[in-house]
Amino acid sequence: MTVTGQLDAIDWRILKTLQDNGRITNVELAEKVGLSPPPCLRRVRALEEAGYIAGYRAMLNAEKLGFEIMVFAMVGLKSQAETELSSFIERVKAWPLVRECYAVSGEADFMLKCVGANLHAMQDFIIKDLTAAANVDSVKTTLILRREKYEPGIPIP
Amino acid sequence: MTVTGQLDAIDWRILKTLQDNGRITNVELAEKVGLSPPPCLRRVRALEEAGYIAGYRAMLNAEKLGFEIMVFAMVGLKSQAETELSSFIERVKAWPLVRECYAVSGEADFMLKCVGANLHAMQDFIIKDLTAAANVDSVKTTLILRREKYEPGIPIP
DNA sequence: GGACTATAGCAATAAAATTTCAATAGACCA
DNA sequence: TGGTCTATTGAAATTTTATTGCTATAGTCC
Repeated sequence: MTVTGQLDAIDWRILKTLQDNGRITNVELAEKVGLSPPPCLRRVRALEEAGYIAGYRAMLNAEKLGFEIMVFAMVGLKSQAETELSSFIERVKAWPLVRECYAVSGEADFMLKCVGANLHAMQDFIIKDLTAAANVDSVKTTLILRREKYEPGIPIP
Repeated sequence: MTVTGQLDAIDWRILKTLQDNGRITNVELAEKVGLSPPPCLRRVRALEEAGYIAGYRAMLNAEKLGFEIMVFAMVGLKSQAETELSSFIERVKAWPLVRECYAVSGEADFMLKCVGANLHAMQDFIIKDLTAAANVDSVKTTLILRREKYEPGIPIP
């Protein structure tokens, strides 16, 4: 990354490579993108510090680890006032089953992706926590039957 | 991980830590989970080889990188015959804007998470590619206004 | 054309990963 | 209960990688 903050072709190759393999060694990465290791590492650090790279995560096999249920939950609130929104979001952040939450346009106010060990745990959460939460008007869930593609992130050419 | 394939408390700590920080050094990881580096690394390798860890990814800042639009698309197909399903899934895998695809229960057949540079690119994709694709009956999109929580993966206690 | 700046890469050093191997703890059986 | 076997640990040594310091170079701007 240049000092001006503009990304060049090498930066994009670095980002694409790291999005695909977050644990590649700097030596390999450097080779892939056509640099020697030191400038390559400097670019990675610069990309991290500038916030282009937000972090690194291991992708775990949910099924193998005993998390068999995933659902999308579309949530409508009774009030969309600032305070009410914030307090709902805070609650969402505290629920471990909710892995992702998006404010959306359309019929619902929020779209939640939830992961749980089994149907019982998920129903428990939806009925006792989500539906029962203050200000929640409607909850419409969509059960995920199978994951067909999973390439989270951005489509770098 | 033991030879029996059962995960013990240390394995779970390893998984949880790596899900949170996929680029932690083995030295740090070992310290966190209460092992010396060699057995810690052996466990990580075993977890990788057994498929509990599917990979590592850098999380990129989509907005900063110029990807400003995310939508959920619920897709209904005309035919759910085996062959038709497969060919739709193959098409989905080839579309770079589609980052995630799930077969779901309910009104739609698939839920797609799509990421694009701007509204125009997204509309182009939805109209010219997705809606126009063979066997696609209905497409209902939900625009993501804001991401409120993003902790992809599983809720390890 | 000369000075300046940004960035590359070599070389050296520090740190981490990885291998090897001996020791230990627990399970199982006589 | 004692002995054997197995799984796993951790210390030490080695290899590989990350990181730093510095010089060289290419491109830019007067």
